Amino acid sequence: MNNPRLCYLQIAIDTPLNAVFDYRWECDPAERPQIGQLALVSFARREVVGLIVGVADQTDVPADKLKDALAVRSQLSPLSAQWLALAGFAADYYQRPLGEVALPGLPKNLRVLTTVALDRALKKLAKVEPAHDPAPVDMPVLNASQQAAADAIGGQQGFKPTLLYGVTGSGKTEVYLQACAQVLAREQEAQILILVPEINLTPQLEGNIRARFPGVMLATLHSSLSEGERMLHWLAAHQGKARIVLGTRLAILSSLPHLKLIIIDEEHDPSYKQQEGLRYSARDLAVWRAWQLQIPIVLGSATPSLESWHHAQSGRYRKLELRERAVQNAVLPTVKLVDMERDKPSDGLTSRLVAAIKQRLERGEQSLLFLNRRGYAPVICCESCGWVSECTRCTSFMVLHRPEHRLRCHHCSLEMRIPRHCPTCGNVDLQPLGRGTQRVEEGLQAMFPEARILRIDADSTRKKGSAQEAFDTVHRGEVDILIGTQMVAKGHDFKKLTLVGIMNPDTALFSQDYRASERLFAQLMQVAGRAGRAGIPSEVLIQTRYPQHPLYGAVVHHDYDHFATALLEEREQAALPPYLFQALLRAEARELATAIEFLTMARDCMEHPGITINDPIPMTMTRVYNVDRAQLLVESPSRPALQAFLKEWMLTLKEMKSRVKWSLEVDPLDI
DNA sequence: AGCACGCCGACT
DNA sequence: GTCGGCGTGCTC
Repeated sequence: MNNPRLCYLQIAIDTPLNAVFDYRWECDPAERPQIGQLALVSFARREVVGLIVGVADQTDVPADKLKDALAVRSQLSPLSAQWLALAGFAADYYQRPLGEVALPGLPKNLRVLTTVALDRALKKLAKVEPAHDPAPVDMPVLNASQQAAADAIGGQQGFKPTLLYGVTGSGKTEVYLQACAQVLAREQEAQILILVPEINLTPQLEGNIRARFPGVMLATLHSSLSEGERMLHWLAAHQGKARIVLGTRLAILSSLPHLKLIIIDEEHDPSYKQQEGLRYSARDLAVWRAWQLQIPIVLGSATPSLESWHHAQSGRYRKLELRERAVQNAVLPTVKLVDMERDKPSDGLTSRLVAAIKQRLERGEQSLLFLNRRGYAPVICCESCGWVSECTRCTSFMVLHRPEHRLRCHHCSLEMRIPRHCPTCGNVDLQPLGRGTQRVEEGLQAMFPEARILRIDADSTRKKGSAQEAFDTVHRGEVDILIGTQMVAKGHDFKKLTLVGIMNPDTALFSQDYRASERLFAQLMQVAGRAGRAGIPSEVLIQTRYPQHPLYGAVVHHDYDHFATALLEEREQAALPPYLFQALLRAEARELATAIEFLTMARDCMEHPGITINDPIPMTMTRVYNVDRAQLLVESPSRPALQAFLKEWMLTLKEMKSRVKWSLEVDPLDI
């Protein structure tokens, strides 16, 4: 029986099952659903939205199992074959089913049962008549190297990644904007994707783009949008109305039918790597996307990732360099090391740093103290019996938060009152050990009672909008001394800031993680770059016990070139990434032995020529929230060999139906 | 992953 | 006698 009205939709669904599911659909043959459209189906006793990846006249699925699809979202134009190929590549590369990659990347409102949100957004967008006048306004005159870089990028055709290497403040943003202007002017419908690490840290960029391109529609895509905005912006990109899309890593999976240029700012930033669920690297996917479309891509950084640096050295990427700061008269801050062995700190501050802060106070300039540890003290201990405030659920310490009078685990958020006396011996003298931002704040306030001190960390900015408010206070000049964690290191130009003190960076020097020094360098350069933005001479003081360490030497001389090249040589000799490709199999269980047992079995369950599988080991932080975790590192000098192995390995492991919870991460950053 | 079906302990 | 623990089995 041949019913011409009947067809079978092959639908990818957000489920860990590695399969596509067929559904019956009856319609006029001329109006068959298209690949790339969304459809509502009943799946395992619930209704979900899936993605049509094929339309066929027949199916192998027995008739008694087949169901009818419930609806096709025909108002929405299909996702392009190129977008599907991107999702397909990501699914393959990260060893996940297509549905788990493609669907969570879409706005939630596209994946709900009703279409009211979609219809509303479509209606709203239909009214928007974008001016589509790509002419930029108020573009500043670039210096020679900026102009050369902008022209090289803007005038480029075809795929050849550009590493835009330029110190903080060298004006990379202006290069991006000029290159954008050229592409927008040249190509009628061109869309440009700009990725930034965290959008709330670069609010100026959005304003900048809007001001420079008043006739061009800009859409932002990041996690703090409301669902309504997310839908609207995603659709604007999908329909080609938004010519510039500015977003965080999640924007790499947005639909951009006329994509002509990709820009990745601060390409080395670890936040381009998603750390849960599908653990993709937005930077790597962006490079693939540019290759797929044969379009230019710019990777910008003052401290490029060693992966990108390696590609630049080997000639796979073109390296463009910006050597001087772009602002008139602005010079790089002077970086000095303060030897903590000679200048013994009190309250964590060496006398040299205290003197420098004092000087800034007298001149009415701002100081920034950088300490990557929030709370008052990372642990409290009993001096008589040696008890320390360990978390009962994690392999970690309970951090003292003095303002709240509580101990808190930063991993499982377990909280308790500060014990009045030692839980094991009853001693009342419990001492805070080490110091976090709260303690530094307290010490400084005692030292400089007149100074206006502001602490910015995850604790002080819990409330929505309070981070922005805090930064505004600094910008208005209402703060003399700013104390902060990671949060203050990125993005912000503090015009009156002329001193950066880095309190205790040494721990990263001797970390087991071979990426720690690369990260430390980037972080130091980045936080150092907060100073001297407005042309006032500034200095950076790094407190250290190891002033001879080559990493600090390189920071002092602002010399990433030699540092990176030396690190790369070390990596090559030690056979580490980027000369080696890795994947990590993780397992978790109530008992560590169960996890290790599973991993041992996984290690031994398959032949693996050309692939090194290490022994299972407990993770550094073994227990989190009462679950023990272990991991197995898999390595190969050949990416295709690793990929081929992983594919087969995943099939084998899934067939075992172990009760142990496990997951695979390709190209892990933290090992 | 969800979600249901299914067979054994402490409670209104 | 039920409510509910999570073992295992399936999803076109």
